[in-house]
Amino acid sequence: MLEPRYEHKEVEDKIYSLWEKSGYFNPDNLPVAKNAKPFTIIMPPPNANGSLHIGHAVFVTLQDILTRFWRMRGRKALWLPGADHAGFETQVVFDKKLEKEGRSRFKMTRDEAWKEMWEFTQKNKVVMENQLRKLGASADWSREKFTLDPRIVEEVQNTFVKMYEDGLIYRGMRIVNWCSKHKTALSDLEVKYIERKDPLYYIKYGPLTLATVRPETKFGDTALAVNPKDKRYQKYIGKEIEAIGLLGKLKFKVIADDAVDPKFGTGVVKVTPAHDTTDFEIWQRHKDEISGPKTIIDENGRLTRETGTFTGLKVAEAREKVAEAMKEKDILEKIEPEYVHQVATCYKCGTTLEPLPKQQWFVKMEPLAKKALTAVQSGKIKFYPDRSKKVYFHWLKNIRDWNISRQIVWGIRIPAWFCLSCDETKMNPKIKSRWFLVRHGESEFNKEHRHQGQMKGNPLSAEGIVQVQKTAKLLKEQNIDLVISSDIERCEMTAKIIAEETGAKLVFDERLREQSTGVAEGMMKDEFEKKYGDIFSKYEERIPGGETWKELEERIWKSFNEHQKNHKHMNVVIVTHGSPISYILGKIKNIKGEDLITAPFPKNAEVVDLVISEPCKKCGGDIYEQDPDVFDTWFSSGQWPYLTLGYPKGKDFKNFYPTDVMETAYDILFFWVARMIMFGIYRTGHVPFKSVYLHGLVRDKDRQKMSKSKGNVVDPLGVSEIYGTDAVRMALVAGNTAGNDIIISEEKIKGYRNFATKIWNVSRFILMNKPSGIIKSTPSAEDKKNLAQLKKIKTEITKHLERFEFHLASEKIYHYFWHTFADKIIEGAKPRLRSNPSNPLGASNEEEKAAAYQTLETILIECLKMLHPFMPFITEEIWQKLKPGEPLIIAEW
RNA sequence: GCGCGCUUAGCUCAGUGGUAGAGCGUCACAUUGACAUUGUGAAGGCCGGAGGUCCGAUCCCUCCAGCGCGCACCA
Repeated sequence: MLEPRYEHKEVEDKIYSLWEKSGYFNPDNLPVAKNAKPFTIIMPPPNANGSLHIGHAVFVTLQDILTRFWRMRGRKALWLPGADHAGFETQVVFDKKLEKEGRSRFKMTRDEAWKEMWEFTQKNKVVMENQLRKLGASADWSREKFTLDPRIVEEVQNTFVKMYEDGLIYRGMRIVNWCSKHKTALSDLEVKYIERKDPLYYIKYGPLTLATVRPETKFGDTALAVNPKDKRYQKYIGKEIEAIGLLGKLKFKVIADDAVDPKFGTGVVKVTPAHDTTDFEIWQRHKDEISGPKTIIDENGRLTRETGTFTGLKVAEAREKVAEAMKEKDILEKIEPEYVHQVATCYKCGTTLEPLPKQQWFVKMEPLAKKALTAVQSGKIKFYPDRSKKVYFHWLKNIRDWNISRQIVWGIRIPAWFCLSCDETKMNPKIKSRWFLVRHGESEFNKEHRHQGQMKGNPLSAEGIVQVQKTAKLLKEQNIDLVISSDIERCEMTAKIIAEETGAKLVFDERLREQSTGVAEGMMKDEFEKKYGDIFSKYEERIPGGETWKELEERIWKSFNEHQKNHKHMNVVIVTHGSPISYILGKIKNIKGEDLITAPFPKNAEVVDLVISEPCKKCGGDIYEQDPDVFDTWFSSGQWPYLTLGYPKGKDFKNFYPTDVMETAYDILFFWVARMIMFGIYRTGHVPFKSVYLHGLVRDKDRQKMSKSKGNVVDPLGVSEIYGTDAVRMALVAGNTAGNDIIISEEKIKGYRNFATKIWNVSRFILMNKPSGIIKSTPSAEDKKNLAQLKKIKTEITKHLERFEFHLASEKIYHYFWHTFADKIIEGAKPRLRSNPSNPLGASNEEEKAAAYQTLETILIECLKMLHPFMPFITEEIWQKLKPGEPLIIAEW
């Protein structure tokens, strides 16, 4: 007998652990023939940076339906779960978390940030896995993967190296989409264009006038361009014109290029190769005529020293000030105040992106795209809905090279090293020894923003000691032989902690001291600046009582070279100060004079990790540094289907690849699906999956996208708690067609909760009427008709599921169960079950009752099977009462 | 600008070359029954507009409108 009510809260966990204990989520344990056909779905790995939202519940439902359906049909069903480290996304979440705590990633060392993010994602991962279980996911947890599992990382890097060797990956200086808040480049897909109204400025360049929305980039102009066919400007092409600039007279060559639209503005454009993609391309076409990128905006979105009085201004401020200055000089002809245009912004934070020239890694897309196109055109991969093919084709046909370098910490490190002296690239160099340049931890003076120089009485702060201890722990794993340190207190303390932790020998070298800064020592930084100005940016100028930069450079370089020669085969830590580290690196890179001063400066307790390897073929240098960048997350998740199956040698790869279905949301068609197809074909020679099913985005009943700020998010776990997981799953399937958005409301879920109650009560009623003992029975004509109808319904539902028509299948079984089975068949059987003595059929009452029962039970059993993929918990619970023993999960469909 | 969708009952959506369906909502009635988390029934739609193909169009084609989305270097 069943309880009077279905209590999902008591049932769901119990049933899930029954399944887990059965082992049937693992295809190896299924009671099927050895040669049974596999059915494989790789789960789109949720980002390990938060909890599951309703969109995840959609994929869980759909993929679980497929997995359960095909498992019941006798296939070796594998649904392989995983989690994604989600590089940039996670780092953004992490940044926000830090911000709330009053901290910043940009003040942390790389290793420190990495460690915290690792712990953060590991925690989230566990939460997520349990949420997936709550939603009923019948995934094989024994095969679960994380994108940062060592073997996955290794294989991702192998792909990179292979592609590099095959000429599919190159490193180059290109204009990238730079987010000055997150300080990283983004791929073209991560750019969100928004419409904005800005003033359009008409600027006079000598005899010509041109229109621009970005007057502040004027300082980076290297030419003017017109359309070659533009009659108005024929006489200027190839000539140099003189113009009045804000910083004096300028000379620009006028070139002709097709990229210029004669109908826009005045038909003349300024060419700013460093800060505009089109202009960069124009320059590349006219390299021998005009000069190249002149960077006037830095990574913080501020104007550089090239811009005179505008130095340090943010782009937006600079724009207004430059316009004002131009007005004063009478070179601003007019302003169109409300010019509407598209502005590139960061899809995560909305910051206006700066086009900046950067050395980055790119994937050459055309050859990959071509094959990915053919695979779908030839029908090797089918799309559901079919129309999404068109979108896919359109993208592939217009594809541009993919920037895969990210200037963030959280991700898979690019396995490329650069010869420090000539920048030559080497993949996975043979490591002879390692040199770690370590800056001292935070000192008391650092904390107080004082110049410290060589001043005494300036030990590490409490925070500084903690920083150094963390660094020392990391260095311990590196088999350090020797620590060489500056003898200034803050370094001495740092070196002692490191030497103790690593057990390495410790020596001091006074040549590794910080620059002696004379009168500056002990002074507050802003106070000093007021008094002495920017004396620190002069290479050969002497601060009273101190050393010049030049003198520091010579002393440091001599020391470093000597230690290099003497300890070549040792793993060495050099503990020194900010400027010395910056200078050592700068010197190796052949940076000269004043430019050395602006070379990157390490943070407190930061480690610069240098590798000593075979001498470079190009310049003979043997010091290498690994590219600090990490891969775009999609570079690793794009390889997910074969990586999760243990490519290249894994048994699973042989058995389960290519997979059957890739089920995911349509908004990551380009980000993910297209790239999986490209990578799959490239590395394995086969498509990664045979079908792509794309579901829509979940919206509320007013068609609004769900977002936290709107307050209309439906928490799948929350509503499951209230109405039961089965009800939520049904609500997510019904009316959910491929490629279209899904509308969900609490009322809809409630409706399916009612359905669950119906299922429960129907089962309860039937079990209540179970005859005691075995009674021979013959089905009546009515029974036969009903059973025949059942068979027909089942065939239809099977077909629907085979065709990915989840909504039709779910609605059909819902309808049949409630309005045919419950309302008609059971109602019709009631008189027979009551053993009416005046039964005209002539059968004995008991026999008649048994026949009626038998039919109802048969229909119930079949209905439970058909409902199971959609509503796994309640059906299994009833099944256990009806047929104790083998679980419903492997009942034959 | 190019491309892809959508437009069907009050709401949310299915659907088919033979002049329409579901859920929710509304209304009426019933019901101490396995189930009020129920049942029976009703009202409600020139299937966005205009043309075309066809014996016949909500469905196929063309154009138009509104909405949504994607792509795009227009300074």
